[in-house]
Amino acid sequence: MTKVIQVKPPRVFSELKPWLQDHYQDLPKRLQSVAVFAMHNPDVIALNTIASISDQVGVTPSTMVRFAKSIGYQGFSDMQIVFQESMRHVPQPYSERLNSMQRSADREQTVLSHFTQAAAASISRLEQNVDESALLKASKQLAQARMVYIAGQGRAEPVVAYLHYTLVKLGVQSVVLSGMPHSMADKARMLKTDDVLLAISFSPYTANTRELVDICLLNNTKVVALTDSTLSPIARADDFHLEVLEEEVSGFRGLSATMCLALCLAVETGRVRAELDKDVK
Amino acid sequence: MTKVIQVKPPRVFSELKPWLQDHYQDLPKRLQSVAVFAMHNPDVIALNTIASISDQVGVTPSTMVRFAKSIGYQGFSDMQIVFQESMRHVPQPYSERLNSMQRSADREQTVLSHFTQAAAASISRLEQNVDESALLKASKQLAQARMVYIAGQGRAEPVVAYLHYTLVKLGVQSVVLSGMPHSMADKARMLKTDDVLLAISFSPYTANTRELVDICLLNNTKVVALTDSTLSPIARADDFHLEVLEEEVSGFRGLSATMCLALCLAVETGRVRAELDKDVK
DNA sequence: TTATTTATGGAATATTTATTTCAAAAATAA
DNA sequence: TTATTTTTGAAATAAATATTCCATAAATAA
Repeated sequence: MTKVIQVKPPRVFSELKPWLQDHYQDLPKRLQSVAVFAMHNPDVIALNTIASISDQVGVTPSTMVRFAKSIGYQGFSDMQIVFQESMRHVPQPYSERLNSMQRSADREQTVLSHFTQAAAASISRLEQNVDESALLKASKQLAQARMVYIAGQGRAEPVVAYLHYTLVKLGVQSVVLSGMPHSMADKARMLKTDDVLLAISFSPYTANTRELVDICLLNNTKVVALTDSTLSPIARADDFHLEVLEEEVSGFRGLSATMCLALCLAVETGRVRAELDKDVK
Repeated sequence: MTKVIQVKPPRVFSELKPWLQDHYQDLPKRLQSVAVFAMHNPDVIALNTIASISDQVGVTPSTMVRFAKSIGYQGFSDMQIVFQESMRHVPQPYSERLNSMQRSADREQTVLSHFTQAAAASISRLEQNVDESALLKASKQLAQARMVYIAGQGRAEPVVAYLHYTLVKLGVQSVVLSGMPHSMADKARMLKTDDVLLAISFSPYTANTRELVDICLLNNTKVVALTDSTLSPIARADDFHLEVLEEEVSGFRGLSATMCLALCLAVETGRVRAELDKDVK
């Protein structure tokens, strides 16, 4: 029979680490090898098959299973889950992070904290992922426009309103297209070659905004797009598009990171515009 | 037979992303779903089984295999390797983290980082300072309303739009007052005793919103206020008001924390409303 | 409309992967 | 030393997972 049967094995990687430190000495030789390898290469444990891992460690698959069981896991696969979960958060805080936070914080979480966590995560990701040069190029494009036409519906509407408000305050001429009762074709006709369309659209992408962008692209009108995915139909490789993805909480996506990016875009546009105006004098 | 057979599928994740951008439009509907999901949740593709993933996407396992093959991979497993490899090196827990810190320290701050930091700080403060019970009381108030009238101008307008959008989606009846061309007194007259005014206002406080709140208070109409200071003229001790203060960057105030609070308020209202509706049955 | 192609889901199948078993090798105790 | 326990590897088995195939549905073209 097996020696030690742990009743409650560590369910998170951060607890597994000290456990191994404590019990390392008592483990048989081969299991010690596995322990050392696992602490040094957690990603391998998370991503490879038992055969591949045991090969790298220099033991047999059975030993891997025994190792897991000696800690108290049901088997190798059960242990592997802990390693996998530990990876999920590290690169980017996706939804799984929220789940684990929920679990760890014993229900005492306030209603608000779910949303602030998601917002903070979204903003952090925005900071890491945004293409700074795309932001600058987009700002330049907007700053050079004779008039900025802003379009967006549904969840994008607040963003439209905010961009419009801020751009106007900064002395950048802009109008909101969404509210007007014209057909998309009519709207597109309003845009002259030295105008720019600023389109905001999130999944599920509304047909109107999409159509508007399509027409503008056909007419060679410049388009700056703000969307939640490069796969969005309004994102085109040859245009200026900015991407921002909001973390969701039980199905709801906020606008915290989006608003942050919008402000940044507007302010930068205002700055470039001010420079241009100065040169003219 | 399958349509496009890619001879050389992207072997690294960073190449796969633009590939999907280019071909997204041409993909069948289900394959598009998979593409969007994969770009939004690369960790899930990397770590889960085909059954679990297809379940999350809402397609069949066959579709996952087809998706991989349409890109040119031998099958799902072949594609999964690319996702897994993209995770492997990303999580360098300590050494890499220090490096990136160092990098950001000596390199000049990006334009965006000023704003993300301000946003993050605002959200963090919101989490710490918000009166949870006030949030719950306000939600209850809104949920019980026959109709929610939302008012706010200027910088508050995006918040109005967002609250309106979200409340409607959640089945809470609401209308936006700001856009209407009536006098404040006329607007106030619209509100019956079982209605609630949801007023959003930030410094400098617009006279209109202030006036509206005053009239409603005189008429004993319930008011829920969202503002940036307890000193705000629309905040009254006997009413339900929520406070959120945005950090400013060279004179500009964002809306990240405000939007977070707005979403929270709306969702909580929707939740309470759903409970009330259930009880009625 | 009808014919033809393309896309999709479900089930059967093949493959991979983990687990168990058992005999033999080490290690330990008497 | 021998007896006993523990550890280990190899092969057999069980479980899971991915892939293929086919009938049908949907979309498109004639």
